[in-house]
Amino acid sequence: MLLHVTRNDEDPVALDALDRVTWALRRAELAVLALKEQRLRPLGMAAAHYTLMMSVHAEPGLAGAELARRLNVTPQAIASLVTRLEGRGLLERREHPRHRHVQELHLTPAGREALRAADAVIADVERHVTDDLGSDGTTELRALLNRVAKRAREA
Amino acid sequence: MLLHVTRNDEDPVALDALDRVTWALRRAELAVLALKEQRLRPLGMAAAHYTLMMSVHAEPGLAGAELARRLNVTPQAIASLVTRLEGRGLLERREHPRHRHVQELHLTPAGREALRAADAVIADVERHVTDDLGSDGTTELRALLNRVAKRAREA
DNA sequence: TTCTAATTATCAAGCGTTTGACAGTCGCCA
DNA sequence: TGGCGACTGTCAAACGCTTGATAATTAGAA
Repeated sequence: MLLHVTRNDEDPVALDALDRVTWALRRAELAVLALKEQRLRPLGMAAAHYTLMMSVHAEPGLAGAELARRLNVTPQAIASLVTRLEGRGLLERREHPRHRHVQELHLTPAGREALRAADAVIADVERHVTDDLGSDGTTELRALLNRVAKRAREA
Repeated sequence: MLLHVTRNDEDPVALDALDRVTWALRRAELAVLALKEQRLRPLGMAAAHYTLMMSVHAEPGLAGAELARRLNVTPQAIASLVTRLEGRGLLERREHPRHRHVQELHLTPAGREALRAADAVIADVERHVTDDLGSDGTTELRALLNRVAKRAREA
């Protein structure tokens, strides 16, 4: 009986759940992502396109499967995006020199130009946010976020 | 001619794009979300379910449309989740006292119990992350994230 | 060499979400 | 009292991603 009482002892779920850091993290990411999508829309580009192209730009010749791992999505999702971007002439698939079955991903000149325009928008969003934080706050925030990511990944 | 040169002047897209704060924000959120999903899976609950139920718990009687706005999704997405959770007996729709067409959302006792179990998991993840940051780092991070969210939302 | 294991890419099906459109309901104001 | 506007909830279709399964190709071991 005593056990039953303690069990049902009006133990409401903590309401401070929305004060948690991971909740604030979600809210911030959602807000930033929404802003990026909004600013990218006039360029006819989605945030996912920008992310993919920037990744390919940083590491030319990347394979689809490897790219999928880095972006935390499935290879099919990558293939879908690549097919679309290839259709627009922004991206191209080349045959891997050693592995004939593998295809390297490269940006076309048009793709580089589109990426440049998109990156200007993203850089502007970044500036808008960091302006409010100041130089110290920005570096502090980046360091804290990196620690969070590392900690969560090695859990 | 000079203009043309400056235009094509090998102006590669900045490679420090992955050093940006908003990039670190994305990585951190992705890692934390993945960890939450992984820990929540054994309970048969997705992160979206937890988020919805916690929102309803914090503000009982919330309408679907209002909930959709807070979570940055469409009303249909909410309706889909609600229907499922209602089918499991965790959530119930009640008729709004004044607006007959509107339906209030409330947790059932079973829903409260499921939420309690899920929240224990989430709180554990939160603890795992904040342990590494320390008390000061945690409050600092939360403050910075809230400023970022506010800044991005009022852009 | 031959065979196994690992990796890549792709196809088909299912699920969840968004987009677009529509009907029901209430508040407000002429 | 009647009508306009805003909001809520729902249906249908399209889109994007995931899951599951299969074929192609290469590296390494027996």
